Amino acid sequence: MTAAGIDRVFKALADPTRRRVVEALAGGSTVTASALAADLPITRQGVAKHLAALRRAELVQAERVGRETRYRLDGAPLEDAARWIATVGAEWDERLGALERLLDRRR
Amino acid sequence: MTAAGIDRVFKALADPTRRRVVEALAGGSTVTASALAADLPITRQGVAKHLAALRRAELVQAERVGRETRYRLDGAPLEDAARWIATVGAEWDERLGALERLLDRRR
DNA sequence: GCAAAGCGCAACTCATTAGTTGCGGACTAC
DNA sequence: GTAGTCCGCAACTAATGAGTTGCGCTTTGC
Repeated sequence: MTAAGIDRVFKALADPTRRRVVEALAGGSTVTASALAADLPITRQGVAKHLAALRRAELVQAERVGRETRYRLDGAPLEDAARWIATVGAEWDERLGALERLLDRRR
Repeated sequence: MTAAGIDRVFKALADPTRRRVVEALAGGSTVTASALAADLPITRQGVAKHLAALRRAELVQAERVGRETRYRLDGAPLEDAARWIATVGAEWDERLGALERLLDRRR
């Protein structure tokens, strides 16, 4: 993944609201911006902005169905973030070295 | 780790300059703010601010030696970030599920 | 056909943050 | 002891980002 891509992923995960959105989508279900807004202390448009940031990081995919837009998690970029952490952490500690080897095996 | 702690870690990693600093420290060596600034396109005070953010996230430790301050990486919080990614990603894909089991084994 | 639901776009405010300059204090070397 | 080196603190600017309101478009249901 490009450096700019990793940057977008980490920036996307830096916001607690966006992490909550990612957690809500982790089960594989699809959800609309309005439904998310019902569970969050911000407006639908606020949620829409966060979803746009997650889309830029390619962490969510959007699908228009009738009058609603369903968002789905794409966890693939998470692996890139995990690999960055593993690479950096491997030199610091052997625990994260095991993590790195695991990710390398799957590459 | 606390939710606020994870937030600080992800926020710390969200900046490309800070990631470069973390990478520079990954080998285990200690480094001063001035030395880092020599390799970065920003001033020493700019670097100092980034190091302060990394300290807040407990990703670096500072030690004053004479007139210089040596910074050292503490990779432990990286594992918390990796665990968040693994937990979320595990429900999305089995690859990241393996990552989660690895981290759980080490807990 | 019409009301309501759901969305997207645009403009705006407010807070945060990356980066700068300027300065003064502490340590080192000669 | 003086010059040079390193650092920390403070004030400032500029840019980014989170969140809001307002509005108009499309789709659904009756």
